[in-house]
Amino acid sequence: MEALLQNQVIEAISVALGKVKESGELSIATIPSIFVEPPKRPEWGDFSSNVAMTLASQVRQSPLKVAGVLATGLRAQFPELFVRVDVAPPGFLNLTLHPIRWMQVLQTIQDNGSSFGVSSIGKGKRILLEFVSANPTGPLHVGHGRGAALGQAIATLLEAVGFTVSREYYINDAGRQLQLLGRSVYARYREHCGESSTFPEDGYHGDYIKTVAESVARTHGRALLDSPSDVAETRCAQLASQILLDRIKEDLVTFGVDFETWFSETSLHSKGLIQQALDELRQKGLLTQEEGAWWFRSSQFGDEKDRVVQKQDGSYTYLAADIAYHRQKLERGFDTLINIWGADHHGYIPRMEATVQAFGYAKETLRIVLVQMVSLLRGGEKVEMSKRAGEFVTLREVLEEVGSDAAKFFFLMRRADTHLDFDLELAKQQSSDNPVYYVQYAHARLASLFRVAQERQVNLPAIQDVEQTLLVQDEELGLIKTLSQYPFVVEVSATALEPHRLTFYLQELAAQLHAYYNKNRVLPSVESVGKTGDAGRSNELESNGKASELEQEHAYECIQPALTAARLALLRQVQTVICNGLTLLGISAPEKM
RNA sequence: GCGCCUGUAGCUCAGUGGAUAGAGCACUGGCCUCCGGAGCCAGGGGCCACAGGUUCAAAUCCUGUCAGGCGCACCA
Repeated sequence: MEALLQNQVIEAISVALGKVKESGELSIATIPSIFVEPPKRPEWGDFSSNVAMTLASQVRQSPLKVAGVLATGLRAQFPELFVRVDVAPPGFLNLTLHPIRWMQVLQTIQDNGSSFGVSSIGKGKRILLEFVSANPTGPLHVGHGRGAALGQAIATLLEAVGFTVSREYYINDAGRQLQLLGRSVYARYREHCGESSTFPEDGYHGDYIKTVAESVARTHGRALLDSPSDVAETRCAQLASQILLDRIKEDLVTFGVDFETWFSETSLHSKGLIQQALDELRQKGLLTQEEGAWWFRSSQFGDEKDRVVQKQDGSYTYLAADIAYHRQKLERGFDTLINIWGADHHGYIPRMEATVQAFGYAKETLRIVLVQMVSLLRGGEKVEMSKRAGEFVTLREVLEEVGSDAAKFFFLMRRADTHLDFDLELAKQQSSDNPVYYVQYAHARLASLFRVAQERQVNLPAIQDVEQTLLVQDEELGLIKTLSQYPFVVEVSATALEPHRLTFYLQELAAQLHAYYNKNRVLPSVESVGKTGDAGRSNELESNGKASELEQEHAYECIQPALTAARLALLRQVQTVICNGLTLLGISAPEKM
């Protein structure tokens, strides 16, 4: 695989460099670290290195001269590895491998199968990933959907590169929002029972509140009317949040997003963890009392000012609960905490970073991914939403309309910190305009090819059993090189917490596949199946050199079994990588569409 | 006023300090006797917001300006 090829190239450069240093041809004091990367243009070769340019000032020679010396060394010392070593201004070293070297990529993919792309760079380090964490005061909307898709994809990616990830949902089941929910539901409940009611001014207006109130009425009859209103409201809050949380859980299951733990804010209060956390801060001298309130001295850790954690009336602020929650997370022994937050919470980051440091952990222990807003469009027209008036499109509605595969792909198509336009019509569309179908179709198309092959009694060969020298077209090498990038893409997507890199990669791979498949015949046509046999095969091997010309002119008649076999084996690996990539994103790789 | 994020093709956006900045959509014109046309090929489109700086090399890093979004509670 490429990591291997890439390392071989780096090793070769390093050897050549050492030799030049030894001979004194260039006066190199320290050998710099060497990087190679695939160049932007294929005609520049398979790998390029900027080592000559970084070395130039040190050895007081022009970059071109340095590159020239290295090129000569590489040509002489590694003739079996490189077919070409070029120097390009301003001092690039462009390296082209013998095509056959690339074939080991296909072998690696076949050997690893569904685990091609996984690695162990995470070294089993434990990560707690907290995401969604929507208040149980209403259904999930599209914004939560984006957070859910992103969190799930990040978790899967991190696991693929060797981290141990625990997914957690923090339930804000204490505090004012919940009180407000209780009052809203109680008002609707009274209405439902035919009693007078005053709906709270800043209450929740959505229709779902009525549904929840009716549900309460079904299970409790008119019993709550006998209680004092504050008791009834508290009861309503409990019942409603449970009903809504159950619904959130259902939606997440439908969406294919799962959590190991559901962490309740209430449990922080009931176990005295908030007081414990504040006591610890007090001991460290990070808590001061002023104007009757207790302040966390977060400004000592870069926050712009100190923050109140316990109010004059003795009650805790939301921050106090979050401090206790994050202390609790840290004490569970995770190496890194990752939080996925809506971008409107960004002002909160400095105080949480301060919290982590206050408890003696490095700032980098906490990583926060901000997710920007989603604008919902329908055929290019913006769908207006107002959470205040309860008019918003729920995640469930979106899933019912476009399906969870399309929803996930759209949510993961953009970098998290940019606004996302989500066009419902486009997501539903079954055409090339729709990137989800484009990628899935590539997979299904190959599955179909293999089905047809089987129907026609054409074997699906293993890569080691085919004539790999037949796969030397530019498009074939291009596909293989793209395949070889896959583990690297997975690694970067995971460590940068940026799944969109993988969606872009998959679109690119699908495009290459479609282009190749459109141009090149793989299976013999039905009529010719009977005619070609073992005789045809030996014949073909002798006239290897002319095969590509022939196949252009008489693609359907002249495709030889050895070429069919080689292409099938190649395409099998393409299918594996598409499948692996989609799976990491939580999207299905259909056999048929 | 202060802070964070974002300014790249008509639109939506990719872009790891490297060479001639890319893709999709839209637009124009082609390609199905055949493995799935849910596809492919070709074309036009750019002062990478602007101005400085660092560097052999800047869309990318730094500073400033402008524009848009968001946030600045003893709310959650």
